[in-house]
Amino acid sequence: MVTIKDIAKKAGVSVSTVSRTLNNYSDVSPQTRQKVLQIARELNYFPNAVAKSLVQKKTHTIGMFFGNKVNSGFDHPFFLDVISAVREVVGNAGYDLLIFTNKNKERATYTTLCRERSVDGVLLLLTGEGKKRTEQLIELQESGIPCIAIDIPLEGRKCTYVESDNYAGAKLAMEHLLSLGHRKIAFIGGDEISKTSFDRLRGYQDALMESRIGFDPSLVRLGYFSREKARQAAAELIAAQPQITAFFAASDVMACGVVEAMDQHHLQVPADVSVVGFDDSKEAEHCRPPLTTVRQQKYELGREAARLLLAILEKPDFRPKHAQLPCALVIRSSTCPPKQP
Amino acid sequence: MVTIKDIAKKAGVSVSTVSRTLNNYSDVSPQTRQKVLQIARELNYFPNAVAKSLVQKKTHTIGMFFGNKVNSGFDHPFFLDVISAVREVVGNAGYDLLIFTNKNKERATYTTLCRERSVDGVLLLLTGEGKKRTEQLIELQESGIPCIAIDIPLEGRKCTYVESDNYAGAKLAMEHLLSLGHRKIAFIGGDEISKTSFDRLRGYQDALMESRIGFDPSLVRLGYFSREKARQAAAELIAAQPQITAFFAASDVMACGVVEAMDQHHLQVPADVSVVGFDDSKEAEHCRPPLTTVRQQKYELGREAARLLLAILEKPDFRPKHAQLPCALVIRSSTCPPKQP
DNA sequence: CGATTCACCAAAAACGTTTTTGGAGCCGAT
DNA sequence: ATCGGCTCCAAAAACGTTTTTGGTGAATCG
Repeated sequence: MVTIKDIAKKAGVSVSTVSRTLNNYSDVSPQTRQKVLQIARELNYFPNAVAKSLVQKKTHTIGMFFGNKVNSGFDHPFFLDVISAVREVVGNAGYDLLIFTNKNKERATYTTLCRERSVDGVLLLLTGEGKKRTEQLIELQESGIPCIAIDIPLEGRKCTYVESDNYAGAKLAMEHLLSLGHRKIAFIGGDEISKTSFDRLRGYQDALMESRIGFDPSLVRLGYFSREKARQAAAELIAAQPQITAFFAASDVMACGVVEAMDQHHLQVPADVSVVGFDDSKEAEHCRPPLTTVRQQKYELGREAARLLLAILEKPDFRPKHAQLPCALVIRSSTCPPKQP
Repeated sequence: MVTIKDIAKKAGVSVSTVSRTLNNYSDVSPQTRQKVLQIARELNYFPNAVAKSLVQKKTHTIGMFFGNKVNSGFDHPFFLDVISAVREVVGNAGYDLLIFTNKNKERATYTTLCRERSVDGVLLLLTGEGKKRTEQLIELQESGIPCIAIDIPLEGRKCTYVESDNYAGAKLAMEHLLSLGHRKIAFIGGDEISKTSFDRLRGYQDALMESRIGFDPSLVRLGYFSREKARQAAAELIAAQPQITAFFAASDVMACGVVEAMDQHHLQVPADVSVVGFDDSKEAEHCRPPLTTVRQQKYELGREAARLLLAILEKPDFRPKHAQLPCALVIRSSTCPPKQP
């Protein structure tokens, strides 16, 4: 490995001079600059980023955490969009991406891992994890490490989150169903803990209240973002209350589960039962029938997250404010007016 | 940041002693070990990986390069499977993943980027890039940096590649079509340069020769792994030679293009024309009709790549040998016997 | 002409570790 | 008693940079 010392020796100058020329500082004459630059090129020199990081305390690296389900942790429905967006904006700003995967650290937390690796900032895209993580999230939030989460409400001095306007999105879906004439609309929710789930449920609820139909808790079940669990929940609901004419599921994979349940009950979608999903993921497009759903701007979510992070990093007194992106209704073939009885 | 020095001071020992206890060396008495360990915990100490890397010349980091098409470089059809697999095996072995995204380095090559960052090894998953890259690949191959490529034939002291057995896979597809009774089978190839494309073409060719039908170059067009280009090529072929009863496309996205072309020519798939793809990607499953295709073991490809890399890293005299994984035919609804004229 | 500034550079400290070197103290064997 | 070999530890070197400090000689200013 050719170092700054080798250049210094060959050029007959000190290492500090080499460093200053290589970093385009003043305080070095054109002649020596020339010579040093030429020798650096001859020796095919490139700086050692590790050494540089050690003294500068800046690694030009953005850390990322993803969920860690066994056998594949990259299964978040937004993974591809988010990482593509992040790569784009972070790359243009001169950063690389460090994906935390090392599993040989038992006692590690998000915070200690970030500190160990000295990442400049960190992005979180987690799937629904247990309660154990919440302590870790709080620790991270208070650590002072620049941090942006997606869909998880963190807020601190150097820390915030981005999400879709899930409440408004859910209302869009409900307004669509209501305007088609549906009155008995079931809801397959996510879980009990995530803000995402909570907001979508609120949207469902409020839309019903505002339309003067009223909210009926017996029409609500949780599907835990799982196709199978949603299928089961929908099967139970439709068996218990055959008057249901529409389902609104809080994710597309769950909506697919609902469609499956209807199939098994020999009900046609949308002729007998309408179904609306959420996310506009690939599943929505490829489902039979293609799903009417609420589109989230997944790529923009990632882009906004990355931009916020960079702002925190590069503007010393930037006060991060959480961002909410609008959703849009995408009408496909899984919804139509209810049959007249 | 709490350092080894702080611990040393508080414990009344030297930094070297702290280092030795923290790294479980011998040469330290049970009493001092106790004390140091306790103080380390009290101070909430964790080692600085950057400093460690500098002296040990080992970063416990695996670099990854992906294609860099504008606006999304993670569009390789195997991206998700490969990165999931890599994460799994590399993470269990105690490594993190560095994804090179920094675009502020004009003169950089794969090799210099790896050296700058001091990654321990590197994985390549590139989409078809121009010729300019080949020099860079050769440089990397000869650099001595541990390196595994996917689908690109690199071989060196610390460097090799993994791929599917594309030749055998293509033959599987052809044997299927031939056994159904097809005789006039067109081929939509990839490009002129990649080994992948070449091997699949050979498989197509040899299958025809062995069946004594013979190879007819006028039945071959390139689609450059693009749906649109493949659609166009197929349209031209079927217009020029309406006797064609089947298409074999060297990728699923291209096969989708072929199906589209048939649609536009008012030909039914598979009733009028059979279509076979390659890869078994999502597109194959979701195409109308679902595609008969040749499955690649995408996850295993990534796993094998990661395993090979780790072997190079951890066994000093491991001589890497390139790996070839078998393909399997997946029969869906895009193939059937040809109409009897 | 003396004092001040300026352009240029070398030397050394610093970053937080690991690794090497060497040495003090003790025990047992000669 | 002396030597050799332990066990335990401190001191210092090393990793490859950047940054701080300080200094020399020449030019400028009063």
